[in-house]
Amino acid sequence: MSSKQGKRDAPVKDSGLYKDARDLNRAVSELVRVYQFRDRKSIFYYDVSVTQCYALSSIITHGPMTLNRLASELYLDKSTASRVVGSLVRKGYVRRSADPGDARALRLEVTGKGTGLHSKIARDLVEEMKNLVADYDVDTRRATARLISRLVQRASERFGGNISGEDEGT
Amino acid sequence: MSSKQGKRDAPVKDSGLYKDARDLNRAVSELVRVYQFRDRKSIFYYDVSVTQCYALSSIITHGPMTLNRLASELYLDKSTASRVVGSLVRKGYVRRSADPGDARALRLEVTGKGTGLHSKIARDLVEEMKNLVADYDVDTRRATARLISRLVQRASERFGGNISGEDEGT
DNA sequence: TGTTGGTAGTTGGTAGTAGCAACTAATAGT
DNA sequence: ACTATTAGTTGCTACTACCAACTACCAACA
Repeated sequence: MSSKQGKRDAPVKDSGLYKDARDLNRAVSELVRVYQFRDRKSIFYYDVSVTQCYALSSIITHGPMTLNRLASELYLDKSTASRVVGSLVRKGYVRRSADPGDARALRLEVTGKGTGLHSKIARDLVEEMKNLVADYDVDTRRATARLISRLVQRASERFGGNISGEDEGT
Repeated sequence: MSSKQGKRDAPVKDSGLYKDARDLNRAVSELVRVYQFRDRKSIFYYDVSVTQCYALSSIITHGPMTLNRLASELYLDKSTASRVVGSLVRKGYVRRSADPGDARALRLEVTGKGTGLHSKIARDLVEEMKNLVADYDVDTRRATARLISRLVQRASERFGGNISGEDEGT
């Protein structure tokens, strides 16, 4: 990427910013739509719903955690998280035990079965993504991932991150 | 995901692609989550749900359309689309009339009220996005939008685009 | 010790999302 | 006219997601 700083002093009305924000908003909206759809198709194929899969993924990525932590991780209300976990427990993908340090809290752990299912799904999704970007050149691939991650970072700081209590101000 | 990879059975030319695809997949997943959350918060504030807003947006962007077309545009089953439109009609944001050319088909049109609501919501969302990317430099902003659009384009061609036929114009 | 305030998680209630299948009505093909 | 197809609706089921009310536990302190 060329990194020029030429346009530093923006005019009073930043019409460029507005337009960029609008384009970005539209692009992200569409991405959300099409990816939700893809996820529904790919994941429902297996034994779990999209949200359930995200929950599984989150617990695997971050290790055993409490329910509130999971809810915050998924930007969900704890009641919703509770039900999602309920489904996963019923299906045998997650184990719900008492936290050793705090009898109120849960320790959510993915079972072996859960890990297995998740790797199968993840393999599928990554495979799909591979097909999608196979003929991007390497720089474009990396740049896309980097920019999206950056946007996620910002977005979660701005209007996510902290649903119930937890605050990790960097 | 899998803790160790890049072992003997992975083709050499593939290993970078695999990693990129995995990163991209994760980034997109997170973007989807955080944006769904943002949308729920921002849009529910008004009188419509997220999907209802997308439907409104789609009809505004593409002009009056049939229900099947809308369903395809939103990657939804026609039954779901039918109910979403039902809500919008009930609330007075969309008008459902018979298609002049085909008495089976509907002509879905956004009412003035609908247009008004949509511009208010869109203004909010774009404003939010502006805050998010205001201190990106211009190149980064544009590059992000461009890369995401490109990804959407690909994705919708690959696993979305035409649920019921390619669009043949009006 | 017992009360009180706060936190973790569950459950009830309501509304919306979403797909499949079965249905009606109109259209097109023969 | 008869049939197959297409557009859209409705019944059904399950899940998502919120708020609010609830139980259970923890911590502090009087």
